[in-house]
Amino acid sequence: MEALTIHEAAQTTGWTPRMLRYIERIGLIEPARTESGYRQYGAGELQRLRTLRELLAEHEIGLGDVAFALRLRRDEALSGAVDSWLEAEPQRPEAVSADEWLRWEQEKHARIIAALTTNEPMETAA
Amino acid sequence: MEALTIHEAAQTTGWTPRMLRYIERIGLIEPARTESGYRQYGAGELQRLRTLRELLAEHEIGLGDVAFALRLRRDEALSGAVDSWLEAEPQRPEAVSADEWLRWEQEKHARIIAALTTNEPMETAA
DNA sequence: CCAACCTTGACACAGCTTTGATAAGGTTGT
DNA sequence: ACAACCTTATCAAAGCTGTGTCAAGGTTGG
Repeated sequence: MEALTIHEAAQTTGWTPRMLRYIERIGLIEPARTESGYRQYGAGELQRLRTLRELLAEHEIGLGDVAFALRLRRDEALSGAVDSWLEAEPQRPEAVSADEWLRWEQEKHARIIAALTTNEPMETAA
Repeated sequence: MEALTIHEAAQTTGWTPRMLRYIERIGLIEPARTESGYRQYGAGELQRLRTLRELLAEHEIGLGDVAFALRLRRDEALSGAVDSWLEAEPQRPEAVSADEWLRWEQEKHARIIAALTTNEPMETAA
């Protein structure tokens, strides 16, 4: 059939056998195995190995980045947490007039000390 | 309307000033600046800095991972390319329940459509 | 039964990431 | 005016990534 060994798959895809094992280890492409444990690369895996090279080359990303994207896709708790962190708009202090600012500056140290001594975690995000 | 300097923000969030600059450099949290260039951390940014710490701690990810997720979110061409590569994944998540799998399949189609409508269609590589 | 594959594991090394420390210089409050 | 901040830039060290190579041993096919 059309299952290639690791060296053959490496030759036809441009990776090295070493890198095919690495790619498998980080969860990106996990080929089937024979009874005795030999990796078998099928047509689909060869295709994915080639497009993986293109993906990395065209977008300046690394294997670890793709692995993280895969992890995001598989772990909904993770992707939800990351997404909600990213979605929180970075609300900046709006530009303020000079004397308002001055008043704030005069009180800020007291405010910091208050925040530190009360040690109150403001968990409620707006 | 609150804004702390970098050292104050570091104290209240548990980061170091060095790390706040690094977090800014990788695009995660970019505080406003005063006229003379001082960073101003507002309440929203302080909150995000704290939740960022939680995010990293609870999910065993790094700042680089969050930065990549942000890049995915901002670069539709990139996220489309990564998503379609991941879509072609041959192995199925057997560890999830049937309706989780179904929901995933449904979301997958939505993601593909979103990627295709915001970008050029991907050609079939040969 | 032997050559030529395959397996895992380990050592190694360049380069990048993450983080700290320090320097040279500008800003600000008192 | 001076202390105590801030800025950027640079050097440095620890750790991770990506990759090669080698060793010890199992599998396969003529």
